[in-house]
Amino acid sequence: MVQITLPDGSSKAFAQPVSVAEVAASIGPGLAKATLAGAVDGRLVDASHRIEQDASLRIITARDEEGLDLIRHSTAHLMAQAVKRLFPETQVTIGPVIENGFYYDFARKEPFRPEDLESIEREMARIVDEDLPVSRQVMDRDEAVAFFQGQGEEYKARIIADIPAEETISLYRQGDFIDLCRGPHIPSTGKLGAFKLTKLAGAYWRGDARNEMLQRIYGTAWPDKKQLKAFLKRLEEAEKRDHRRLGKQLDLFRFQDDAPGAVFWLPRGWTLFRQLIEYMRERQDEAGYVEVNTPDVMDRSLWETSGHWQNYHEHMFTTQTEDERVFALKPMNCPGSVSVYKHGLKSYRDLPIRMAEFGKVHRYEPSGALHGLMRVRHFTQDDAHIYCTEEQMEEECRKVIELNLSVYRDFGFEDVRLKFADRPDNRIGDDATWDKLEGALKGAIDAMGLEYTHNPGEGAFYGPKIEFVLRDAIGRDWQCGTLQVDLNLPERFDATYRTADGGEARPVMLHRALFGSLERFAGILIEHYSGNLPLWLAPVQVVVMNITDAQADWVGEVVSDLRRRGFRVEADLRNEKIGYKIRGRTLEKIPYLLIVGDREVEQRQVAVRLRDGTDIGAMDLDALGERLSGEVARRGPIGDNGQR
RNA sequence: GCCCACGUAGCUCAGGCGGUAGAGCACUCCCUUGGUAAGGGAGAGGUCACUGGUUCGAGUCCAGUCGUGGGCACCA
Repeated sequence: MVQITLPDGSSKAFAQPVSVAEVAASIGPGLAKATLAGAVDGRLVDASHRIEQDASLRIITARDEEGLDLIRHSTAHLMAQAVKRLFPETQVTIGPVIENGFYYDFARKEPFRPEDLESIEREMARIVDEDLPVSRQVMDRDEAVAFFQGQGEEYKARIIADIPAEETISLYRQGDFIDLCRGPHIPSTGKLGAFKLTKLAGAYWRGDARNEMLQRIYGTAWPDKKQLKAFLKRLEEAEKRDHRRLGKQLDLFRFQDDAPGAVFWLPRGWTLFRQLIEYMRERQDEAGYVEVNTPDVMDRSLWETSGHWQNYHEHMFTTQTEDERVFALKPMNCPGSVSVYKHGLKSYRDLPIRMAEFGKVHRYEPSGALHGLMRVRHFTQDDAHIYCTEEQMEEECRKVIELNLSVYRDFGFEDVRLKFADRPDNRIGDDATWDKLEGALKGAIDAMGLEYTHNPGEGAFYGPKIEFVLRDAIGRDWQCGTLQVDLNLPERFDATYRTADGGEARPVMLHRALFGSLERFAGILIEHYSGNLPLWLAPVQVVVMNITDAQADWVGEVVSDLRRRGFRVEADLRNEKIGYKIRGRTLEKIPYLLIVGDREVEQRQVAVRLRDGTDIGAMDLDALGERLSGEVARRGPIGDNGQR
């Protein structure tokens, strides 16, 4: 007698051991058909799994999260089978589930062509039509190794060698295709169908660049065609907010072949960039920072002192002058900052010193890493270094965290996560010091009652760090800010301060950035807002347009008046119809369009239209100025109507 | 850096088997002075990424270089 308890609390008794599929069938034919697998006492198993003793059972269908993963995993197998049918000389390796889909890595001399994806998809569809049953089989280790070697599947044999001895080795067969897999899988290939192969890529065996490169095929899979279509639609939408595309469309910035990884900021983009700096300056002034500026090019010896020359030489741009001196372009601002700190004696009375710098750093990033504004070789950091005593450290950390979160909120990022990375194996400094540093960082987070995730061993060799991760409007995460404690540089540069009793001590050095890279942050903002930058950031805030030449003078007056009030305003006096001008400026995502005809001239007013098409009627310049000022001051996640 | 793909006007893109380039938008000029997402006409604009090769002849074929895209690796 086997007693099966179902999620609703009801239970069913069976005279003999019973499979998941049989239980499902006993409940109803619809469920039987939908069954993909089961969770027996919480453990995922195949639908064919026989339950020998009393257990709780949850039947997994496409509606469950596990069901979706199962579909994706089985679709990866389906693809591997299709590939083996079409290209028998290919070896299979691994094929895991990833966000929204799956991939499978293949080893094959000839690379796949993009056209091959279509034929593989067709073959996959054929196998789905064949509705091949999928069956599980357990093999002992040696037998399995011999089996895969016999099939010419060397990679599979290597994978088996890595499976811990106590784990059973299971194989899944569907028709002529047998793959090593932990499972579970769907009961037959006919359960699949809503998939699409999306991209072709190279990938190193076991993710190690020293290994040979395999060929990866990515795909997406869903319970039904409707969800597949919806996903593809979402991809398209995401593409529309790509900052590279919007950067071109809105004339914000451009790249040029002879300056790879370097941004040419156009007037409108630079206006956005300037807003970021001016805003940060304001916030830092309020928060008691001083600002400095240090050289871009400094002698090799300085980089030897900082340790960059030894450790990061291959990522640094260097220059040699006629007198044979070797200089490097700064890859980080901290050595410059410490140099400023060291200028003149410092007393404990001077601390903390919060020293900010909008420094442009230059890093020779690998060519394959470059990506629009998100990963460049030359970028500006909103960097700051805080020199303080050990006692001040926790308080200073707290202030940094507070400032960061408040700044992110102003840019419309409410969802910010903290990651705390502590001591790595390879580190400098003794454990007592690390205890103190980690304690201060964690103490600051705890004192503020914030949640954080823990990244054990992920800290820098010179100190622990906190990372700030922002979630944008479409749910993507961006790591922007960092707060790091540094034991290394004060030591290397022999930075000191005079203590109260006349002795000398080492200051603690905190590195912090909020935006990280301003270039990248600008890119994130463009995508976050889909180009519809809120009023305070919009490069051009207002365009004033006339209906006929007769209103040109009033347009001119309106423009100068609003500029006097501090807004970024342009006139559009072109000899075009008003509909044409509105369309053009709307596509430029200008927040406020002011339309001026004879009526408005007479009343000394402007007719106001928002970029989302809302017509908010005519008003005079005082009323408009007030509205604009309010919206600018509010910052934050602002919709087109100025509503939060 | 590695794998695959791509590089034609400011932008988006056409250019079957090799015969020295084409559209739409944008731009300039003319007509039009029109009230909330494209009025009409004319014109100008390209060393087809670069270098070399094959060929009587190369955007078109081949090789290399540079750049871009998607991944992988990297991201102090």
